[in-house]
Amino acid sequence: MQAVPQSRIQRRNRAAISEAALDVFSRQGFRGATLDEIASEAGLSKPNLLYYYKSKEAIYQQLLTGVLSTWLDPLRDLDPQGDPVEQILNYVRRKLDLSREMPRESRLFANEVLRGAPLVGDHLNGELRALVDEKAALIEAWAADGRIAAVSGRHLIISVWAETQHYADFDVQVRAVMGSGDPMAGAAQHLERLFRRLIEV
Amino acid sequence: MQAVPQSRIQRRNRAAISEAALDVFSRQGFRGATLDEIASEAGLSKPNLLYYYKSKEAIYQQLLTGVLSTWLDPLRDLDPQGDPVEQILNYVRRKLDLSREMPRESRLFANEVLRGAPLVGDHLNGELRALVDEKAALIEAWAADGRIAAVSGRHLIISVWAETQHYADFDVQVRAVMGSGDPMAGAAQHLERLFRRLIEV
DNA sequence: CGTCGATTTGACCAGATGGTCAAACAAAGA
DNA sequence: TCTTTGTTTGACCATCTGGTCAAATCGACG
Repeated sequence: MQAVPQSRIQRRNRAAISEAALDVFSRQGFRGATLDEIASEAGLSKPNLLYYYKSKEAIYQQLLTGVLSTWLDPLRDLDPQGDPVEQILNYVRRKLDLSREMPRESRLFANEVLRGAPLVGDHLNGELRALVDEKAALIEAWAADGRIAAVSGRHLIISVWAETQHYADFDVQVRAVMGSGDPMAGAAQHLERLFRRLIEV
Repeated sequence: MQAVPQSRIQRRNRAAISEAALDVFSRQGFRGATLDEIASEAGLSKPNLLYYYKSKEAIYQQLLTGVLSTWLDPLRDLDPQGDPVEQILNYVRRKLDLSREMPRESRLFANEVLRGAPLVGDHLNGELRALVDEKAALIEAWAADGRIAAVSGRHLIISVWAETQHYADFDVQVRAVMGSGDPMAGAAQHLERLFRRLIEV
C-alpha cells in the first residue's frame, strides 16, 4: 500500500464508497451485496463506482485488510512487562469496546470467516497464527510462574474473541434475549467477572 | 406441520434435498446459495427440486425451523431440581457437543442471525425470549440462594452460546490458531474450567 | 398389458447483476 | 479561450438465477 496522491474529489468519493460498502457488505455478506446498492448508498452511479475500484472484490478486499490490523491491535499490545491480570482484563475491555464501536467491521469479518475465509485464509494462517503463538506463550508463561491460574493460552484468546464478538455479530439475538434497554449493559461487568475468575490464582 | 403421507421416492428425495441444502446454505448463506448447486449436490435437476419444494425460501425455512428446536433443547432441559453447578456444566457440555456434531446447523443459524434474522426474528422475540426469561430466572434464583456465585442469568446463557458456537461457526479461524491436531481438543476442558470457576461459590 | 397418477426433464423466461465503453462533461492551467 | 486531463454517465452486454410449463417418462395397480 503506497500513498498514491489523490485529489480532493478522489478522497471524498473513495471514502464515501468505503463507508457505503462497509454498510452493505457487513449486512449482506460478499455475495449478498450488490454494486447497485453500494453505489446508491454512496451517492454515485455504478460505472462511477467502478472508476474508483476495479471490481466488487477489490472494494471488499480493501475493507477486509483495513479491518484485520485494527482487529488485532489489542492483542498485539499485551505487554509482557505489565501486570498479568490487568493486561488480560484490559485486553478484554478493549476488544469489547471494538465490538461496541465497530459492529459493522466485526460482522464483515464474521461473514468472511463463516464462508471459510476464502480471501483471508492466508492471513489467518500467517500473521494471525504467529501473533497468537507469541501471545499464547506469554500467557502460559505467566501461568507457569503462578501469576495467573493455569490456563490454555490459545483457548483463553479464543474465549475472548468468542465472548466479545458475539455481542456485535449476533446483536439481534442478544437484543431479543436481553429485553428492552441497552443490550450491551452489563456485558462489560459480566465479562470482567468471568475472565477475572478464570485467571486469578 | 402435519405428517403428510409420503411415498418411498418422496422421502428419499426430500431427505437428499435437505441434506444438500444444509450443506450449501450453511457454507454460502441464503443469498449466496443457488438452487443449481443444491440440486446438483442432491443429484436432481433444478425443476425436479422445485417439484418438492415450492421455492428456495421454502427449503431454507424448513431447515431453519428444524434446527431451532434442536438448538434450544439443552437449555430447555435445565432442571430446577438438579444440582445447580452440575446442571449448568451439563448444559455447556451438551451445547458443545451440538457444535461438534452439527457444525453446519450452527453455521446455518449464524448466517441467518448475522443477516439480522429476517426469517426467525419472530421466533427469537417469542419462543426464545420466553425460554431465556424462564431459565435466567432459575439461574438467578440459584444465585440468590447462594448455591452458585452471583451472576446475570441472561449473560451467563449468552456466554454459553458465544463460547460453544464459536468453535463451530469460526472453525477456520479456530483451526488456524490451534495449529495442527484436533482444534476441538481441549475445548471441553477449557470451557468446563471456565464456567465452573464462574459459577462456583 | 394398459392405464392413471406421480415424477422427471428440456426448453424457456424475466429480472438481476457485475462489468464495459464511448461519449459527455468538468476543472484547471497555458 | 483553448486544451488537456480527470470525472461522470447512459446505453449496453453476457451471465447467472429463481422459477415456469408442457411434454415425456416412470411406477404401481387392476
